[in-house]
Amino acid sequence: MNLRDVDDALDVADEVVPVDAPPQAAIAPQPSQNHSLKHSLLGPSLTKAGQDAVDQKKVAEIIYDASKGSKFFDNEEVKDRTLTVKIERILKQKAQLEKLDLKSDLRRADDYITSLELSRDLSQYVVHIDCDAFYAAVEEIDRPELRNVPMAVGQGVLTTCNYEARKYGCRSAMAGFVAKKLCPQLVCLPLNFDKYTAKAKEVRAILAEYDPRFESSSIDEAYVNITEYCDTHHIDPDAAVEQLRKEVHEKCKITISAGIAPNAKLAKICSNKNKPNGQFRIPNDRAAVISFISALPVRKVNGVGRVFERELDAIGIRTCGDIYAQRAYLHRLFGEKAFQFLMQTHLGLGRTIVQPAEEYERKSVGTESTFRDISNKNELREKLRHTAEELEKDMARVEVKGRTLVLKVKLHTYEVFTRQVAPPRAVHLADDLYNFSLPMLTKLEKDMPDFRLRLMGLRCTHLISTRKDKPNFFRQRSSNAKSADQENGEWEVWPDSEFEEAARQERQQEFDELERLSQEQPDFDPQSSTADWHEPFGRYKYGSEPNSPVARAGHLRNEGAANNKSGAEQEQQWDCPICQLPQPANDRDFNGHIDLCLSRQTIKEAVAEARPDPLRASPDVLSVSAPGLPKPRLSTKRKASASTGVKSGLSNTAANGRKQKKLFFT
DNA sequence: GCGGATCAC
DNA sequence: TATGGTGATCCGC
Repeated sequence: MNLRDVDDALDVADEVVPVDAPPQAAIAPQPSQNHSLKHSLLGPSLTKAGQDAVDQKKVAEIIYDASKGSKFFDNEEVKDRTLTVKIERILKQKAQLEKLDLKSDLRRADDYITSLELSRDLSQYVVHIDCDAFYAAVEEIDRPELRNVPMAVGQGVLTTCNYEARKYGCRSAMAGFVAKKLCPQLVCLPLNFDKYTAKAKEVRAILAEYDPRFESSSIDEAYVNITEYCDTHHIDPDAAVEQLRKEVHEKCKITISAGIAPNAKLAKICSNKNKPNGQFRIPNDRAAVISFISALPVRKVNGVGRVFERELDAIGIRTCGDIYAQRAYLHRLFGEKAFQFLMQTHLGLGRTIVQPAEEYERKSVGTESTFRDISNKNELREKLRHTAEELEKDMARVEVKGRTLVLKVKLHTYEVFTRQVAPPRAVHLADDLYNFSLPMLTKLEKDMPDFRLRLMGLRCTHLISTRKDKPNFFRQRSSNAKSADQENGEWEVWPDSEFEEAARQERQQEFDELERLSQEQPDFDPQSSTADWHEPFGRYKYGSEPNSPVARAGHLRNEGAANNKSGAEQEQQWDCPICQLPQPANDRDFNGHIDLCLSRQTIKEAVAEARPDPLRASPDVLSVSAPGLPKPRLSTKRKASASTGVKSGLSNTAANGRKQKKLFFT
């Protein structure tokens, strides 16, 4: 189901919402019926995983009525209005662009497509595993009588619900009282993280049989590369995954859904295809990939949320196939990152690397909490104090200090503000956290006319390790983590710091020295002066690509790190993916070289030869092997795992001992 | 570098 | 009666 379908479903002879009204106008009462707002209120899980059995129109009306009049609702209306205005601006901008000569934009897009196509890797079998209604399923093991009644886990806000409850339109992230309106007999259970964690551990033990380097992306999701398993066991991917799912079902008593595809992005989409308790495969075949992706609504792709969906819809992009026709506009309308992301999405490309979550690096740690509205100054200080103490605990747990401190507040109106400060020294103790954030709070207090808060949070970024002892891989992990995600080994979203730190032991002294320096010079940046920041053990880093392959960022819409600037880059060289020759290791020069490389005659011929005939209905018939072109060199690690693409991920290739700028799609 | 916004789970 | 918490990253300034 795409946005259009939803709008059709919601079509009830509405008044038209004026698009040119300023956001502030939303404070005034709105027409009772508003397509996009209702769509928004339906929640994010609607279009990701289909809820086709439910009467969406009715559900939308109930949610709308239940929410109407609340401050939450008012704020949603403001956001909806703001987005409508923004989309108007995009449309105007596009109309302007249509008058211009976009030949160079078009060529740029086509050249990029060609370079992407040249690097396509179809050698891997990547599986995405997704446990069906995980928390609810675990609860049902202990209480089978709940299996056939609508049930949800989580009280204030539903964390998940079983399929029985979904028939009524209930879903995760929905407010409890709204869910009860949809389904009065809904049973709500409290969260029991220990139970889910234990079950997740059972499941991951099975995944490890198929791929010891599988990657958990959350407590109930994982990526497994079964290429090698299929090879050594002489089994095809479908059968291997059938077997894996059967094994999980029998041993763990829960069902899982799986997607099998040549890369992680497609696998993730596939796992939703036959949910629950099913699997779906896209063969490792370009034509199959293209035919699958072409008809796929963009909303199904990780990284396209409700906002981007509406923006794309406005310029005529609803499916991934629609992207191609708009390729000349994307860069100017949405920026470089979104352009690359959309081009890669259109071609069905994604990362083929699967690696343990431990190998990703934490960049911030924070805590926040919601409470009844508070405006009293002393009470607010108490809240800040409490928040600081909570953060100290968290920072002790992951053994870091922060060089930047961020205060977040949410007003009673649901408006969010953040303020940050760089204390003269790295901080982690509650006293420091409190003292350095208090001025930010008091200033906000002073500046805001009606400073009533419903939420307060503190976060530290620019982290510095405080670990002093020798790393020990077998050390007992701390068990007092606040959430299951942080508590458990291979399933956790974020690596335990000792794992990261183990890999950094050789930098410890350097760390200490840098920290000392940072305390003397607040602006000093350890990362920009550390010669070889990554991989003392030759491990790979592919930029920051944490839990989810497609960057979990609104505007990122891309995978991997954009700002993976290491000081090491300056002395390093990167290999050009086209000509294979080493190039200066900085983004500008490197990209410049790639442009040059791409514009060479051989490439031009390839482009001309491979470029789809614009008059043809299906533009996606690029020949993979362009004659006369060198094949991109692929890493042989884990069977040509590699990566290509044009994202600037930096990895340390142990073989040649120098940094290689890898191109990858992740 | 900062603050707002978006996205995922 | 009343709509979460944690973390990442992008964009515009």
